[in-house]
Amino acid sequence: MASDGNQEIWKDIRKYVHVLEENAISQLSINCVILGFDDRNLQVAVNRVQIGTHPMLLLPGGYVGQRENVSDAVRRIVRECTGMEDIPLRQFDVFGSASRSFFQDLAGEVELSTGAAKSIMDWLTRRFISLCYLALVDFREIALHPTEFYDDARWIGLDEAGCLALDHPDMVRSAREYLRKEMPHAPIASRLLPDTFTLPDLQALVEAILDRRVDRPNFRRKILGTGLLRKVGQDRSGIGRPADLYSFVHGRHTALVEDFRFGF
Amino acid sequence: MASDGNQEIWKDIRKYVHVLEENAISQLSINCVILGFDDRNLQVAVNRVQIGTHPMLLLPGGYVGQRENVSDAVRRIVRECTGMEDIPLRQFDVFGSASRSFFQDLAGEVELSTGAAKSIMDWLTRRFISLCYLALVDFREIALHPTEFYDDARWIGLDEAGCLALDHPDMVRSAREYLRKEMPHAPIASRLLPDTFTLPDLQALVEAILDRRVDRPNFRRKILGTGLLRKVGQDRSGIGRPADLYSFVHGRHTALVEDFRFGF
DNA sequence: ATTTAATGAGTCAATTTGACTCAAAAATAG
DNA sequence: CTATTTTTGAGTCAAATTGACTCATTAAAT
Repeated sequence: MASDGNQEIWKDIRKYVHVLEENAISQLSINCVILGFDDRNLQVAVNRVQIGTHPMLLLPGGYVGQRENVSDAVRRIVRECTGMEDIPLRQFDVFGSASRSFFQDLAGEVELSTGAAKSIMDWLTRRFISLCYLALVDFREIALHPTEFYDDARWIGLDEAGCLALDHPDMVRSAREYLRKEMPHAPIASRLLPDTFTLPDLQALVEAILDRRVDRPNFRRKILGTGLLRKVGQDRSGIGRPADLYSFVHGRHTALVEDFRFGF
Repeated sequence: MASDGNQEIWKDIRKYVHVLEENAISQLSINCVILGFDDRNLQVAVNRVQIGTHPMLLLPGGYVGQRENVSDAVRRIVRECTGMEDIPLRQFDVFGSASRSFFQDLAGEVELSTGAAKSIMDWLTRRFISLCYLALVDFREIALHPTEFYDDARWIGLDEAGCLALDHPDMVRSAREYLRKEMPHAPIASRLLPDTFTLPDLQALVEAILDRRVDRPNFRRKILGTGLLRKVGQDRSGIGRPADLYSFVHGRHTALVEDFRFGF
């Protein structure tokens, strides 16, 4: 793809790299694990990019402007990908191996002769340290946008994240671990679920995060016992007995956090 | 202090900055919250440095070499300060405000005329992003070493960390929060306590981390019920009835992690 | 009408928790 | 030496929580 004449693309990339050289903090990148919950499975937002002959799947990412707060940079990156403002973000890891670079894993893919100027190669071969952030979004409210130079943006199942390029599968693993640890301390489910949801939905989410099955009657008793949920209707869409619809009672998170159990 | 002729110091600093310019990743720094436990209180290791007229207390920190893994850089920094190898480290936060620089909080302290060359001012005024790491050490095994250009290295109580310079008090706060959340998931007490310790010691540590009191008989029952501790003697040093000495039974951490309670 | 899938509700013994009291061991004061 | 104080180990008991269940209800499919 890149080998035959999309000079235009390389020209754009060169310009983009030039802007980055001028305005961005060198050797520092951001990557975001944007999680959603659909079809009772955790999903992660990825970008498809074709730099060599094979397409690659990558986590959304970007760079930090010299006059930009890191947190604002992350917000900007998430906004570009999801269109959403004000999504809570958590930094959960740093990837800083000395050998980390785009080119390390691209060797053989990029053909220098076609249009990759020196400035681009400099950028691609440079050692980068990546700050990893986690964002939880309501799947149904998000329409993923491909950002500049990405062919495509899509959701993939969290279990399929092993197919990502570079060390991004490790980032997803780390994010998953972080999410599990964060469960008792922060509102998580309320960010991943739509405004109204069924208890089986909530249970499936908790099971996905904990990566183990939970007894249904006991889960119901425990969750309803917290007083975090308010019944708001019925869901008559599925097969079988209709499930009750619930909403989170706003502002009761903090109390639960102290109780050292699920945090929603 | 800095105003009158310690040209030597400034010369050393200039050389140091030059080396950093050549070898270190630009605009990226490391800070370490090194925690110990003594006198039944959490302590944090700090460096005293005098750049202007007033002395400042700072968390141990440093920079990342171009060919150095970030994790190795942190290990190096902790080693320089504590003399200990192989201390487990956890990255827990990133401080990345666009206005972060040494000079921001030094304004008025540094007198340019005396010896602070342009290269040094460039370094001091540069916007830095800091990666924060947490290290837990056995207080009794550590003798703090002042690193290059630091007058002094010492322990201060965790509650006194508000007196640190720059945004380092915020780093300590964040570290404390991280520690609390990490309790159920990682061996913490076994890293902070000496090889043998009493149950009241362990309880005081847990209370310091949780920042609340715990019922003594119930704490004993719960901890001993886990089978994590092995009685190894008696402590006859204090007043009152002698306390039994315990050691952690090695290799039983992982099981406890699943039980979602204290992790030692 | 019957079966099946999916969900809400309830039971009950075992375990854990929270709030206690009591006993033991050593330093200290009289 | 004896009594008191301090500190720690051990035990009690009711209440709450948990884990493993069964049963009942509702709606779609046959």
